[in-house]
Amino acid sequence: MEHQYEQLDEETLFIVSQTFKALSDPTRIRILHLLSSGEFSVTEIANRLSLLQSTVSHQLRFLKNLRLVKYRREGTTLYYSHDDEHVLHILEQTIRHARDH
Amino acid sequence: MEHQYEQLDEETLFIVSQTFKALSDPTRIRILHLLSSGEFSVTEIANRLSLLQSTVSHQLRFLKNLRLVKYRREGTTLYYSHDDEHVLHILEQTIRHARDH
DNA sequence: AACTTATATGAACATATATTCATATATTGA
DNA sequence: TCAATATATGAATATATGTTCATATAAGTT
Repeated sequence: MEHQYEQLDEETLFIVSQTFKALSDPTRIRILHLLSSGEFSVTEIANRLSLLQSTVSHQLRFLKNLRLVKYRREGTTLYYSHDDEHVLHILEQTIRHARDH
Repeated sequence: MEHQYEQLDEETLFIVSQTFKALSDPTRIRILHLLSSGEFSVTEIANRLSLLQSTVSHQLRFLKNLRLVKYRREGTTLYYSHDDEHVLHILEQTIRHARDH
């Protein structure tokens, strides 16, 4: 499956690298993978993954900035869910690929 | 496209994060993207991308360790090419996705 | 208003990473 | 063997990043 080589402009390069950077950290991968199965509050995520609330909150902010997750509020609780089907698809694809080894 | 949540084991998590880490750096992205169009020597890559030979060599070693690239020798020249269709596919897919913005 | 629960934030720290410079290694040809 | 060319390597440096701790903010309840 060859194709035409096309120079990468600065902006595309930035977006692409940022996207993959989001997926390059084990903690963020675990969070995104969990969110692929539904929505969870910050505390739930922390408990399920055995992480500090602060760690989860920091990483969720990171993912939120890249619009990979979103949240809805219910009282004091924020329920996070994924917000980028494409990126999630790539992640799950790669997880399956990695497991075949 | 929902699916069953399945805990990620340590090894899978490591492979997945390493794979995405490879794709998270602008220089490596540019190298891989160039290699998606054919094979090039280290010097050619450096010239085309305006990088130091040393930088390219370091990054190629990184990519080689993850088996994302391979090379063949011709005299003193090493011609590098990509060696992972799946990862390259993901990269090109994400580049196209990023350009739609 | 005071208290509780949930989440966010900022500083500090340790660690990881990319690039550069200088130099080493390897292959070819004279 | 010596020179030339291509590539690899290691140390040094600057920067980026992830986690932790302490604390702040925000919403709900009494």
